[in-house]
Amino acid sequence: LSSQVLSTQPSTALDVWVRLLRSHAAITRAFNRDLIAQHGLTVNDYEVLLLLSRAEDCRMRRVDLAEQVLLTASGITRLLDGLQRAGFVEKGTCASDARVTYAVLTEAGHKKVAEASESHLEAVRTLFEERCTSEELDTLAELLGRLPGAGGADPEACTVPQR
Amino acid sequence: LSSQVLSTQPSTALDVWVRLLRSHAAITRAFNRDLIAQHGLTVNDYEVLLLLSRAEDCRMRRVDLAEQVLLTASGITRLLDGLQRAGFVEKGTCASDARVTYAVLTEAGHKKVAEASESHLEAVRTLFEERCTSEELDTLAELLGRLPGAGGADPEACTVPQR
DNA sequence: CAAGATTGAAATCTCAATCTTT
DNA sequence: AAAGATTGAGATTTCAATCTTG
Repeated sequence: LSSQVLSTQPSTALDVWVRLLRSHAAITRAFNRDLIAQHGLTVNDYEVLLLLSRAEDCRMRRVDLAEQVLLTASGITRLLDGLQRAGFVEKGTCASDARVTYAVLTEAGHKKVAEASESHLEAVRTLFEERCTSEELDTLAELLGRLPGAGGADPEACTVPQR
Repeated sequence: LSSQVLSTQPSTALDVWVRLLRSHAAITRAFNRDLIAQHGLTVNDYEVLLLLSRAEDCRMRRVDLAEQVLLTASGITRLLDGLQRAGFVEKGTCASDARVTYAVLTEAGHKKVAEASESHLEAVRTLFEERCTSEELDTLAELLGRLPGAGGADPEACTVPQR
């Protein structure tokens, strides 16, 4: 019925893409379950709190936060709504440009990232280091870094600064 | 304020995880936008149609489909609801076990995967092959394959069979 | 008009509960 | 009781439209 166009040889690219989809789904689901159960945070919540905790003065513009977490402008607004209601984040204004709103980590927010990091960072390390050697992880990081979405990724600074 | 627990050295594992998150978000968003604009399908819709087109008699149990795409039981029900309304999939019954329902690809469904594959498989190949050599893609596939969610992944058979 | 931020509406997915069949 | 499938309720996210400020 339909043409020969589809009879391409097994494509490694497609295989990579399917595996990326599957591993992301599986890992995200597991981490989400644990983070929500133990700390009431989603993976994205945690990621945002972690970024804030590493930022200058624990504050970031909402636009920049959105770009880092790969959420839309409205996505970040809604995520921050939740973190504000929980008391982990506050709004801050910008003196030089009244359009921009900052997201500022509160004291409670700091405590929360610290708590959550204690179990979560360990879980992340375990999951990956159980399956790959240190060299393999370097390779994986390098290759993933070439894919879209890598812009602005900060290879250093993957720790939570203490106050 | 909070302890030293968090002052761990920059972790490659965390870096890999963040990059996996970001690349997945960026690529999924791009592919979703294109697939929806051009064919009215989400990435998951397409993935399900592709699996069905490769399956024996173009039919699969809903449970198995869910496992392959990493959706919950209810997730697959709802996704298939949409594909059924669009006429790409039909329900099939099982003679030997009245509990199971099959998802069966229709003629229209077959045409749809073929159409969508024409542009989408090319897009997938381009995206990955522009950034990685063939050997690097093999490495990437192998390493991603060790992560959770790889169970049941079929390394071969990544082509669309023609009728 | 651009950029930053927000809101309403809609889509997708999960969890918990339920129903049917084994 | 366990497996397959579905439903209602809720969470997360996106798109389009809107508002404010530069």
